[in-house]
Amino acid sequence: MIEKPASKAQAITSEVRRRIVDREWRQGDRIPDEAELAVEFGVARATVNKALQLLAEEGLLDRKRRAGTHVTVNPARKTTLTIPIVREQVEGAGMEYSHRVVAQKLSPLPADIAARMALTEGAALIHLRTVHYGDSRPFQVEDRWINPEAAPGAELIDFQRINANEWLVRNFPWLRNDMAFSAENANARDARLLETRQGAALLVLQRTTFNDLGAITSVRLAFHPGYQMLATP
Amino acid sequence: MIEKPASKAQAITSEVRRRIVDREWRQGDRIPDEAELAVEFGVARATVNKALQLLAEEGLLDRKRRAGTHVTVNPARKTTLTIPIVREQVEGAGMEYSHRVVAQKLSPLPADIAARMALTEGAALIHLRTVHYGDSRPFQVEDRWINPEAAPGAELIDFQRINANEWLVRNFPWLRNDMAFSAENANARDARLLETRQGAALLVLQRTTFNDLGAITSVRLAFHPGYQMLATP
DNA sequence: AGCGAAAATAAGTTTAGACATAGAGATGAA
DNA sequence: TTCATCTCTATGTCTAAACTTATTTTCGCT
Repeated sequence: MIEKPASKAQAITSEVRRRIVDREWRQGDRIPDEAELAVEFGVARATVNKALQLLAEEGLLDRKRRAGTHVTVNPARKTTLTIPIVREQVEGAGMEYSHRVVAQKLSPLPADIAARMALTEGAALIHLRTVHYGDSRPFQVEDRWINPEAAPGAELIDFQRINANEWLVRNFPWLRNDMAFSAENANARDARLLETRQGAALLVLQRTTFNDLGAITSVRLAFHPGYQMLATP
Repeated sequence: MIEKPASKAQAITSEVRRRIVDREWRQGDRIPDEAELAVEFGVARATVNKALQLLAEEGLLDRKRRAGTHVTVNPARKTTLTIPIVREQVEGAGMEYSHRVVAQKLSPLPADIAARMALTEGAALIHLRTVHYGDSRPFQVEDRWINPEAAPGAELIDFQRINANEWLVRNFPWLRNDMAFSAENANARDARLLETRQGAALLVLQRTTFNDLGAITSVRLAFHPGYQMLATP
């Protein structure tokens, strides 16, 4: 069953990828230039350009003006990770979603979070601690700081009723975000909220988002033990 | 200091992004169609198309034929993760890279890895265990299975001399890869190889790559405790 | 040989115009 | 009403041609 190429550009991407995978074009080789390929495939140069740019973004090709297009020697591969909305993630797994706000109050910003958000230590931010459940089993604990300067109106929201992430994402699109994955041993609070043992290895996602007014929010998401985050192929 | 837009399409992407972030165009709103924007910005429609496609890939816009372009309501945001070559990562941090192959032999494939690689349990694959060091401190332990069917020649390589990942990446470009992040408590072997305590939380990256001959390799990379994987902004 | 200026080249971008196609909305039959 | 069909529109894609720009190569001068 051969899948039909969605477009000429797609077909060319596939064919070029095939030539690389089948080692007709080896790592480091210079491949024919756009004009030649356009003739070979019987399309306009712009179409070849689009196809090759795709592969360059993927990291399979290196392109430089005048120097031509080369097959990347040491492809440091890129993958796109989709950070799903918790609710959609839980419901997508066929479970019923619910969440519980453990704490919501104005608190002075601790130094480490302040650094991440590029704000001054001790500033008054909204501090939220939430547990997200799938079928009443803890799925994720969320520890979030919200900057009311960049997200006006946040003081007035009852996040027990509206999921903080969804409210923010709907009302304050961001320009830039920092993100880091790490593994942490569950501390006493994590363990209690996730109903697991202290010391269990947790996948932790730390994320800070910014708009033109500065940092909007910084959040630490700790997933239940055994959770796997899959990269979209 | 205003940064100059690299191209007209870039400039349009920025401007549209600004309008979304500044909430001139709200979540769910339908934005003017390509033809109108082309007139507004004084460019060809193809240029607007390119700009909006970029934002659609980013997840900020939803585009449908006939229905027009809408600002995404619940943007499930995407980030690109660059999986670096260990050596480059270590050297990029200003440390000296070295690696040690702890074991290299043909072994029968265990069931869990067989499932990941879509191969039959018990098949004879090359099994490698390697520790990667930065300035002689353990950086990462690698547990790898290589399929000689998809990567012919692998049986003959001495991976003490050549880093397995680099050899594979240079010689067997892949078509598809599965990738998953998780957190695991260090087992006895992890602890010994990483020179840490048993039970320490480790960030684990599990990756399997395929070419047209099937699975090339499946690898479990366990990073030293405290390691953070950053998403490129 | 060494160096700097000039020429050449391959990719990058844009344009106007054309046709394709998904899919929302209108229309009409049952 | 409900369902199937038609129509129309906004996006998707492609083309040929032109111009731009980074970089390499060449060439001429010292």
